[in-house]
Amino acid sequence: MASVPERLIDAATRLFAAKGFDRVAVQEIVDLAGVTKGAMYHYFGSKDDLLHEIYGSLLRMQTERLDHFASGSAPVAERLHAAAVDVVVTSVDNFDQARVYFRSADHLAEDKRREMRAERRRYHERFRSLVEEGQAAGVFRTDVPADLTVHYFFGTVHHLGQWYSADGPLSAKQVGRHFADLLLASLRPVEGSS
Amino acid sequence: MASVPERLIDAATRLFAAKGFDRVAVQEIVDLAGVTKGAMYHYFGSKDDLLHEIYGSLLRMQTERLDHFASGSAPVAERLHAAAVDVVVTSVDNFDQARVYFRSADHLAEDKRREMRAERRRYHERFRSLVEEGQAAGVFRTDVPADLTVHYFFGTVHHLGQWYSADGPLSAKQVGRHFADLLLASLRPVEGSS
Amino acid sequence: MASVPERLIDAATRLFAAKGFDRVAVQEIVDLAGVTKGAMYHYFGSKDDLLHEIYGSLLRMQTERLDHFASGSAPVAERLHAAAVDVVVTSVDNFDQARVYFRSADHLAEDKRREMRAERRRYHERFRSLVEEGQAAGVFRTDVPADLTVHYFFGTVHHLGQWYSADGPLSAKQVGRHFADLLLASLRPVEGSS
Amino acid sequence: MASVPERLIDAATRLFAAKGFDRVAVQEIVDLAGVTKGAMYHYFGSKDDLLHEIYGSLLRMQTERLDHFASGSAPVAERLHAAAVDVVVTSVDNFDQARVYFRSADHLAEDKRREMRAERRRYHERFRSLVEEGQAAGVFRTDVPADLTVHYFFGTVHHLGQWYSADGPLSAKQVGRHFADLLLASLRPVEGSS
DNA sequence: CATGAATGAGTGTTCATTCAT
DNA sequence: GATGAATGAACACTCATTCAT
Repeated sequence: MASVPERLIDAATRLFAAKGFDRVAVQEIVDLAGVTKGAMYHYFGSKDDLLHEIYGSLLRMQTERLDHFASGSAPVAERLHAAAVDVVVTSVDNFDQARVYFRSADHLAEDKRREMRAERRRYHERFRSLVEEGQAAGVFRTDVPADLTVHYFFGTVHHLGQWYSADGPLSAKQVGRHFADLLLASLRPVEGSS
Repeated sequence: MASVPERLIDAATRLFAAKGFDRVAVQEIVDLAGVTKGAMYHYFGSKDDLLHEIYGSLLRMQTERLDHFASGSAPVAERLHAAAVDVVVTSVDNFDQARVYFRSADHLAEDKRREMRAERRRYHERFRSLVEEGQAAGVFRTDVPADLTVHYFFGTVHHLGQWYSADGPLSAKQVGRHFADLLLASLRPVEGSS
Repeated sequence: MASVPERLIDAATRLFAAKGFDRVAVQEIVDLAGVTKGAMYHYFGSKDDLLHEIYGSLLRMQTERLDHFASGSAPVAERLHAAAVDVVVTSVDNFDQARVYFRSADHLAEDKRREMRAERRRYHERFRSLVEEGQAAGVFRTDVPADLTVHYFFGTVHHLGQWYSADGPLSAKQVGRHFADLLLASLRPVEGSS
Repeated sequence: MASVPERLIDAATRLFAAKGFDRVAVQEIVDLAGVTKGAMYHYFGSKDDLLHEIYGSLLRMQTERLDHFASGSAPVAERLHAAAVDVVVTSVDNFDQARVYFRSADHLAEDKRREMRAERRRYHERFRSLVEEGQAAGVFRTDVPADLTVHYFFGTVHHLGQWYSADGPLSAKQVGRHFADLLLASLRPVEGSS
């Protein structure tokens, strides 16, 4: 059986994903984890801490993977495509974590929110630099700010939790590929512009 | 001075947008609106009702506008482009309403949630039929399901509330145009495929 | 159609009987009566007033009838029997009123409660004097205080509302006769005592 | 000092008896018990639960005692007499509990009300079977349905709370004996009937 | 390490009553 | 006579957190 902190994180992830942070009582979490409240407060300083932990671990993982994909030697379009597919796939593979991440970001206390925002900005900037690299290389259009393109794509990823279902017709990888295809297609230089 | 129900809706919209439904006390709403709790419950059956009202009015407005844009006589690509710009612009023009809409949809009680979901599905389907029309006309690619394209774009729109600021460098219309450009570009038929 | 005050009394009687005074909102009463709150407060000073009215009218009616039965010229046992039957029958005929009377007596405000208690005491004493008359005449036992006999019998009557149903096998008159029979039987002088 | 749940039950019993369930605020109960609301809700799921507990414990006790008295080997008239005295005495000994029982039965939530009604029916039926036993043995009259006799007597017992006072001239046992005497006298076979 | 009793501030909601119209 | 918007105090209940054991 998993350790107490792990069981707590798992329980919290499931519940936060299903009902949203504010709708989950600490009592529910410890009940689902099969421990007592005292135990929870032994390992975690607060309910916020649980959210922070869940929130951070996915973000860290995706940042690492983005770094990996971005730093390859393939052409930039291929690297961006691979990174785009990957963020969709890992978001689906960790669906509950991702849903928590997508819907409960604002519920963190001020200090932790700042920390998370910084982390997210790093992720955003890493992604953006890939787009800018492509623009500099002349393979991506330049008439749309790279920044906006990143927001454009990440809205899509964030929205996954509101409609994607593993029972649906498409696998995570298929969805990821389609989205990456759409992204890359939208970045093709516009004909007739310099 | 606006009527009591209007003041309540305004206050609730501002607060729900800023802090999320669950973080706003009814007392805060009535204080901001300058009325008493009793007055609020005279006009609205519950806190949920306020959310439902806010939620519904933007959705109805956007549905009407989408119908208007979709039913024009211009080429389908132009109609889709105009509709895409419009949904961004109206989301920004009613930024607080949109933020409420984007982040608090799941907080409605079961019956109202069903109602809203049906309304949202209608909107989604109307948008999708535009994409399908373009696919049938041969001007949009067919290798990505129309459904997925709609999710793709609406994620983007939903995400606006998380980063857009009126104080930033781009106007709502500029952002809308860029996003519509990206959408249309991503839908161009793929070279070398039938 | 009945007058507004009558409709209000009827509605209040039905609702108080069914749910108890404290569980009925003034709004429910006026809705059932088909009038507005303002109208109610025009005719009645308070919700308490409605209860007082309902409460009092049955008590006055039963007091009058008791006076009538008690003051006849028949033997005292017959008069007591008739009075006992009558209080059962009128309680059943005005079942809702009686239930209000039985269960909501304590909910009156202090001044009206005193008034009602005085009225009830008069009723009680009138009944008791019948018993005492029989005791003096040697037809009723004297080893049980008349007072206690009256409490004994009125508990029975008050309790009607908790089990009697018009759909049951016995008519009000049948129940009344059985109860009066039991009362009279219990009052027969004990053999071997003076 | 008594345990927290005990103190809460005691306080609730006193207050419910004095003012009726709906007129007692949870805050009053916890104040009287010297604990906080949180503590109350730690031990009892709701205000209803308190009522249920109070209500049930007297009923259980009286049911047990009735079983004891009914199952003796004395003549049925003596057993019924003893049971009748006992229910009066225990109702007076637990006067507050009994008053709660008598006046607030209808305030329970649906599920608990059903449960209590079943328990009360068992009690009623146990008592009735004593009457029927006497009828079968030829010592009690048969012209009045046993069922009705039970309602007759229990109305009397329920009514105790509305007039009995320990400061009055009669002890509980004296009242019980008088009432039992009246009951037994009323059950004597009618002269001249078979 | 872990318990679970206890806290206390806060929640959404109800409702008898008033009063300007 | 009658309306219904508005009041404001009260209500039952929740919950993250603490702490003696």
